[in-house]
Amino acid sequence: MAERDYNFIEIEEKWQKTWEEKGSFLNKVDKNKPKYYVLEMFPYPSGRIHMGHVRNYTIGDIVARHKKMKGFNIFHPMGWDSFGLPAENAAIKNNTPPFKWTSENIANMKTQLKRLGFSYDWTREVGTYKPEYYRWNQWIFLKMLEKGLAYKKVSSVNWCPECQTVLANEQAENGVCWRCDSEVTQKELEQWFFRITKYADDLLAGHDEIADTWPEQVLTMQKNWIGRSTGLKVNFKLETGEDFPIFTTRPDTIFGVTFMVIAPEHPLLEKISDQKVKDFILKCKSQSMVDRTSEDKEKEGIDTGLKVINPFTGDKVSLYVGNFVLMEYGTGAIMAVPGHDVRDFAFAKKYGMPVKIVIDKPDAPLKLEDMSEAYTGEGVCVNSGEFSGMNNKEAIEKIADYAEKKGIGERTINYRLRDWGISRQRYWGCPIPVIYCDKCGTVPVPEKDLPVVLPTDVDFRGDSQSPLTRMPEFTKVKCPKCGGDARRETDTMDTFVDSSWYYARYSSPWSDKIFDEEEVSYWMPVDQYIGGIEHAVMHLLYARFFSMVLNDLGLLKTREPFKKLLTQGMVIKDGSKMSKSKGNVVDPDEIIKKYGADTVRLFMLFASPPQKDLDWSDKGVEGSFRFLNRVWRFLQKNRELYVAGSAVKNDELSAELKKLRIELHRTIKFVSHDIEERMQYNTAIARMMELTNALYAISEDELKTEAGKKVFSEVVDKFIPVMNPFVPHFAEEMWSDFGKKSFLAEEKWPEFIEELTVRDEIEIVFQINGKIKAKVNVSSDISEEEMKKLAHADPKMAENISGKQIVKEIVVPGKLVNIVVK
RNA sequence: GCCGAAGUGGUGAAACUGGUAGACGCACCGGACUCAAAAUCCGGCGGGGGCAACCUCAUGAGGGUUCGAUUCCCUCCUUCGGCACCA
Repeated sequence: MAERDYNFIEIEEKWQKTWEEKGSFLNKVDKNKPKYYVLEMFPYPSGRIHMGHVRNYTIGDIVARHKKMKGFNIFHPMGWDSFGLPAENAAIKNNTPPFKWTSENIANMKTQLKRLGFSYDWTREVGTYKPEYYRWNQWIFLKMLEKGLAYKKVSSVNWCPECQTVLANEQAENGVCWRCDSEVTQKELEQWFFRITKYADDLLAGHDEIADTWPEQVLTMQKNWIGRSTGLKVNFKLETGEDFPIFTTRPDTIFGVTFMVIAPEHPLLEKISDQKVKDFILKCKSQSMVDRTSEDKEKEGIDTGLKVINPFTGDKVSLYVGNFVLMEYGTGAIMAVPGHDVRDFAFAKKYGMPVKIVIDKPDAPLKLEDMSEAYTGEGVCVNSGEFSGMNNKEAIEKIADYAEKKGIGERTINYRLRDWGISRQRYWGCPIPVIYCDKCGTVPVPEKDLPVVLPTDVDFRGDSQSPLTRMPEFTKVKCPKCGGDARRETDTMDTFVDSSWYYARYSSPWSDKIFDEEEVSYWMPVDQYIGGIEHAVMHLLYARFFSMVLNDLGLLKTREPFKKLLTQGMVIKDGSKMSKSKGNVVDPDEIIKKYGADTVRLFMLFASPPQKDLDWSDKGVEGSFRFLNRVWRFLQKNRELYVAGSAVKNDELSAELKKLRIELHRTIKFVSHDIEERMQYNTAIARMMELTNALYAISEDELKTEAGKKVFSEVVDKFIPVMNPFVPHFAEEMWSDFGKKSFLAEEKWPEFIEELTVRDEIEIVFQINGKIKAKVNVSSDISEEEMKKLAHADPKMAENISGKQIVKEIVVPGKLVNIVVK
């Protein structure tokens, strides 16, 4: 029989078609099997898939295919995060309606994904831009409204006075409008919020459940993002007698307050008539939040002329407006203790405010005139009335006790986390289902009227105004309560809402309820979630929040949506992220055309471990292609040697064949370990390459013996299934080429024999004081005593020991002997 | 600035729990095959020194802990991700 070439185009088309026809990847509820839900973050349909997607989905596919071979009932869906800004930008630029643009992109990208051979159940596909999906966004919104989890308040947005439009942060970079370069200002608007802060403690407590299965860095980032701190709310008073509460985590420094600072947005400031102060407030409001709070920007402030009274000391101090104080955090005002806070110190120096020491170092007392920076360490309270002499840690509690007893303050818990603003003054998103009536106020759209359908026939007129605002057929409605004329909300939802619950909708995208009870309770939660590290905080926190809300509504059985999380690194080329502007984008389709999907998949996994960034290299891809050809040629060349169902006996093997067999079983063991325990696919592939090198090293004569044929046949039976999750088309083709009737997609993961994973001989090293002096080959079952004996007998070692005193001898079994001498 | 990571040969990386630094691949060099080239197969490949056995230096920089540190601790440098309206 003639040897065949590795014709990947033909092979990949053939198997993709076969899998589809056989329905190999349809996911069905089967309560007799353990389920496994593999999910990759769904893409935004920008038009073409990029290498980052290929990497993400290849990792997911290897998990899905491997777990399936291990006997799990797999759930592996895919869909589209299909609302968002880019569709509107495209609409403005090309005058293409977002719906059309998005639908076409989805069709293209789906074809691209199919070409990569991913094992998705496409009958579960969701698209967040479809009314049958987003109606449930609206439904959840109504439930949240009922439970008081959705509410409206005034909040500011980036505003371009020239374009008369709201800008996203990325459209307002460096404080100028992306379209007209005008200075961006802030504008206050009434907006909808989700009360995620109510779930702050739940979100923190939930971390316990996923502590061992999520990357620690993600948990840390979320913890810091939520930023729970216990402190004291202290009721300062204005000179006029008005209450002026502030929040502090450092009540031990309260005797050191020399001034107060208030946020520019604080309502108290509305009464101020001083023009200079008014101008300053306007200036602050036009600064972006990043600018205001970043440490490298100068802290700025201005005296309001108001005075505040410290309830502990009775001192009267000045009240400043400061750009670095945020209305969203605490009470929107702070007490300034320049002696013991870095930022307050800098501010005090700039504006000539006094500094007071209230915590001192017992061993090296502070001197006011020598202080060049705030002292933020621990110490003993001084100048602090009855609390003087106390350790400051103790004083924190004592001062809080005192404040509570006297009614001038109370212990409170404060969060850095802010409520989630979901209103977007944009067209391409899910309409917020409320109606405004002059008589009845804000009226929720009744459930029976859902979905509020987003009109798709729209005119963008080349500007970034939401077309919804000029569509009376959308905005003019009757009030559901009184039947009078009313106006529909034209704001749409943040797209993070869409992606906060899609993982559960996959279970039953066809359902006319939010979820099909049986499907969702069987498949949820996600067992393995995979996506970029850039989502560590926002998306993953919002999704957890939604999952908890849905759990409280009785719609999901678990609180945590993602049992295990893998955060993958970016795909880099020539040292930076692939992007159009840098011109370093590699199109997956071109590479597939040249080398095939299996090579692309293999390279994506081989070039770097999943968590790390991956450097794209054209030469490296060729290496992966070369490896597949090498395996292909070896198997083709020796195809005639294959004997189906032959059983190998170890004692009939030559030393060379036995060694090869051990390498085979070691390969299965290590690849299994790398996939299951470590999710480190680059080393798994390296193992497979080593086995291939060992196959080439065996002599032809040896392979042609009866025993050789049996070992070769075992290699075929076990190695091809091992390759399957990585290069599924290649593996299926080989499998059928060796006369197998089954599909690898339905096959079991091969087993290894533990005794056959131990090499007969191992190399150990001898050290003197931790420096290697000799390496020797020994039998792998050597005892510690024998190792020690051999170390002493070694001439090189003896030379280094002689005339010296042995202090210690360390034996690490199977590794080394270290003799410490003096 | 704040929060979170990463830094190892010419290069992508490996070393899993503190125990042989550089597995596997790329590039490069040499050999075989060929009229020749490509492909393929075989071999070499961190730096410095030595004819050689071998010696010595080396995991961003500097210190520390340890018999032994890429791995743990401290300080610093550089790069990357996130910072609430990109997704």
